[in-house]
Amino acid sequence: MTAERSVRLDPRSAVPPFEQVRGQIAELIAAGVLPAGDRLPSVRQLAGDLDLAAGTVARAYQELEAAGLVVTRRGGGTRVATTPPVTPAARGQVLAEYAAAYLTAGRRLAATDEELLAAVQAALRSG
Amino acid sequence: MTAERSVRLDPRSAVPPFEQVRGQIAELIAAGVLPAGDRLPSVRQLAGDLDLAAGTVARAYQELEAAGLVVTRRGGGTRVATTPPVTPAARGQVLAEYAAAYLTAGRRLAATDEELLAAVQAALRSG
DNA sequence: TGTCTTGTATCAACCCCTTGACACAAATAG
DNA sequence: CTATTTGTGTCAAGGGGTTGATACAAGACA
Repeated sequence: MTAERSVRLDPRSAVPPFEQVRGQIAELIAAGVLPAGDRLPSVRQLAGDLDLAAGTVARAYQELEAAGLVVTRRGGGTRVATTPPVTPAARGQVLAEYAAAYLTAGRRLAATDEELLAAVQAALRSG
Repeated sequence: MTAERSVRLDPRSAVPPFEQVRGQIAELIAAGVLPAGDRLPSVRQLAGDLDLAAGTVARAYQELEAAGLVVTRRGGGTRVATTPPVTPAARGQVLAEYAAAYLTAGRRLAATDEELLAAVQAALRSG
């Protein structure tokens, strides 16, 4: 399951756990990394992996369903919605949002375009 | 004052306001955008600008002082510490962290190096 | 000196997040 | 059908963040 492998909590983050889970899965779906029909780990399973209470993961799943990204059935688990939800957020758009966020943060440091680009290239080489 | 112009709250963020303020100012300092000796806006001033309670901004300032990034004096205001704190985080390192964070997020979407770079270039052109 | 500014401290009140436990409903697997 | 799995609902408890008001302490300023 891609979700188990990909969801990682940042314990130092001020973002509440349920929101980290929700956000990461939402992006995995929007980007097409989690294909329609794919089953997410069970609430208890993911909660155990991330060391969270089941209710916390359940809340993340509920918000994902409310957003139309996911369909849940008791006993049947939670699966990625077949209808690529209204979300016009294709993978490229998600990536574009990430890039834009990077630019916003970098420009707050008064970085030039060249510096911003060079920093990414350097990170690509080292990571 | 650079701080007034640069600190922007994201009301949709799950990150608590005091932490957004603290983090943004910390990065402005670490990156050298706010030079040593520069005076930050007063607690009440910044609180007014950001539509926060004075105590919320005060907490951000307190944590900045605890981190050695800032020196406060009652009646005298809050200024960027002259001693570039232990922080080895030069501007380039902060930028590198941003770039690394971008790569981490992008790779979660299974983006290739080329895509990651292209997305930044596209964002530079459009923004 | 006296006044203004600024940071700090405290308070009660409110809301949100998390936990851990338990029970329940519905689908699946045998 | 039965047992298991899975999502949901509830609950009390505790911790954190925010507000708004008030009061105080200490430097700046005239």
